[in-house]
Parts: sequence; structure tokens; C-alpha cells
Amino acid sequence: MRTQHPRTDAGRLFDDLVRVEVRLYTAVDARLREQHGSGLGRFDLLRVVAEVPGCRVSDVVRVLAITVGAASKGVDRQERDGLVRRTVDPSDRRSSFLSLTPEGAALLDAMRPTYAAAVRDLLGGAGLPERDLATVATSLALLRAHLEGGPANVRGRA
Amino acid sequence: MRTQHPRTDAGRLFDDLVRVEVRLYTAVDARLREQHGSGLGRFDLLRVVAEVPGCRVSDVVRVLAITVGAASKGVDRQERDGLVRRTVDPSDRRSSFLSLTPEGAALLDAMRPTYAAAVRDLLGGAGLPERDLATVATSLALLRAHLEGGPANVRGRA
DNA sequence: CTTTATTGGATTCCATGGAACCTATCTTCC
DNA sequence: GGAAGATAGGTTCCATGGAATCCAATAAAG
Repeated sequence: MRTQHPRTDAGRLFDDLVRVEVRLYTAVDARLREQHGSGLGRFDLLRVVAEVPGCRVSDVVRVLAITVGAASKGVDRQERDGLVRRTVDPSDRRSSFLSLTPEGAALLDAMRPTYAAAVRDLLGGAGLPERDLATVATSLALLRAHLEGGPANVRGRA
Repeated sequence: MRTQHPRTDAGRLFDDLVRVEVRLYTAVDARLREQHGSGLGRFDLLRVVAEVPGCRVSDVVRVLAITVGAASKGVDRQERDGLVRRTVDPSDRRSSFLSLTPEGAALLDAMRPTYAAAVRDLLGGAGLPERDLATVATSLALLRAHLEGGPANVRGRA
């Protein structure tokens, strides 16, 4: 009944995952800042707001895997900078709908190709076979779905 | 001359990578805190000090992919808590050798199996085929090596 | 309908990492 | 040998996310 696989060193895989993520995140973030004056944090938040219909803070929490406090404060910052708008949800006055302002939408649209190119360049530079890259992609998607369905994983990094 | 592969959506892959990393990091960190009162940040730092011969701050920077300021402060905290010791490097008085105290070594040893089990449980729970997991592992290792060799990737998350 | 329990998210205090800056020390150049 | 340049890492200011707390609003129970 072994669903675990002693052959792949899970600890090593995880450590590599963390380091790769940090380095990629850093590099992509830097590219976005250079070209748009705004980094990945903002990009991710604007994207969630743009892509989730009827977006609320709890959606930001779920999609970005951060705490509600961080999400609320992140939205605060975008609102303060005129990129996001909060409008009260009439069916539940505890929450608001988040939407992009025209400025927010324009910035997001400008950032998208930069983001895509940065990620592509960084991943492409390693020379991974396409077949392996596809496996990594599907595996990560599966992992993400699995972890999002988990019970108590909605905490952030300490 | 296309070394890039338009078939795998690199942006999507990267987004999944970030979310998976955050959720895994959070869960492993929580497990370590529950059982040892110390989280992943400390574990990672103690591990680097234990495993890099003649470890200095710059080694922490390289291995963990953080800035020198963060590394220095991280070492400060472990030193303050009696887990790490700094001794001046006589051949270069600008730096010190980092070593674990007995308490630091004991804590690290206690945390290792918890870490391994936590990661294994989390990754195993997703039901990825072993073959895919192995591909992910080798790909991440390759990516990590490639990114560590890069020029300006030693920044942290903004 | 009223009371109790739960939920959504805002706020506060805190921890940690980044950028910029700084200083002691080492290396290179002339 | 001394001056200029480079390096190792410590410090300060700042940004951001987490945990805990809080409160308004909603849902559930009786």
C-alpha cells in the first residue's frame, strides 16, 4: 500500500523548488519593475481582480495563497494608488467587489507581455527538454489543485 | 533557432510554481513549528551552516538565494538564540566562520525527520506518478543550478 | 422574532527580507 | 609602499505578509 515513493528525495525536491521559485520570482519582479515601475506583487493582485468574476478579498486569498490580512492590505495599496476600486456587495455588506480602474487595467495589460517574456526567457535559458517542461507544468498544476483543496493550507510564509 | 517552446505556457507554469511553493512552504513550516517551536527559516539556515564547510554569510546568501543583509540578520537571530556561533576568519578579517552550537545541531537533527515526513506527506498526497515526480525533481535541480549560475539573480523577493 | 454562532475582512503588532548605505578589510595598481 | 578600487558583511529604513484581534454583518438555532 505504498503510495509514497522512496526513490525521489522529496526534501531535496522541495528545497530546489523553493530556491527556484525565489530566484525566478526575483528576476521576473525585477524585469517588471524596470519596465513598468511595478513588481510581481501588484501584477498578481491586478490579475486576480481582472480574472475572477465578482472578485472579493477572499478570492485574492484563495488564488494567491495569502492571508486575508495580507490580501486586504494589498488591495488597500492598489486602491490608494488608483488601480483598484472597492464597491460594496449589496447582497453581503461585509464585503466588497474589487474591480480595476482604467489605469489598473492599462497597467496590467502593459505588464502581461513583459511577464510572459521574462518567464519564458528564464525558463527557456535552462535548456530543459520540452517534454520535461510539459511534465513539470502538468505536475505543478495538479499539485496546486490538490493543495488548494486542502484544509489548512491557506496560511502564508512565516 | 527556436530554443523556446510555445507549447507549454511558461507564465502559467510559473504562477503554479509560486502558489505551490507558498502552500508547501506554509504547511511544512507549520508542521515544524508545531513539533519543534521553530520554522523553516531557521531550519534552512541551520542546515546551510551544518552542510557548507567553512560556512560564511556569503554561503548563506548563495545557497538560500537571499540578500546579504537578510543572511546577516538571520545569522544574528540564530546567534542570539544560541544556535549558531560566529568566529572570525583569520585569513580574512572581514568575515567569520559560522558554526552550529550543540543546541543548534541538536535542534537541526530533531527537525530533519519532521521536515522529510512533512514534505513527503504533502507531495505524496497529490498522487503524482513516481515517474513524473522524478522528472520534476531533476528539472528543478537543473533549473536551480542554471539560475544559481546567473548574473543578477541573487536578489530576494520584493 | 430573538439570541447565539459564524463569517468577511479591516486593523494592529510583529517578523523578516530587500535596497541603500556604511565601514573595515583586502586586493590591485603604479 | 601608498593610493585607489573592490569586497564582506553589518546597519538602517522600508515594504510586505502573518498572527491575533476586532467588529459589523450574516446565518443558524430555538
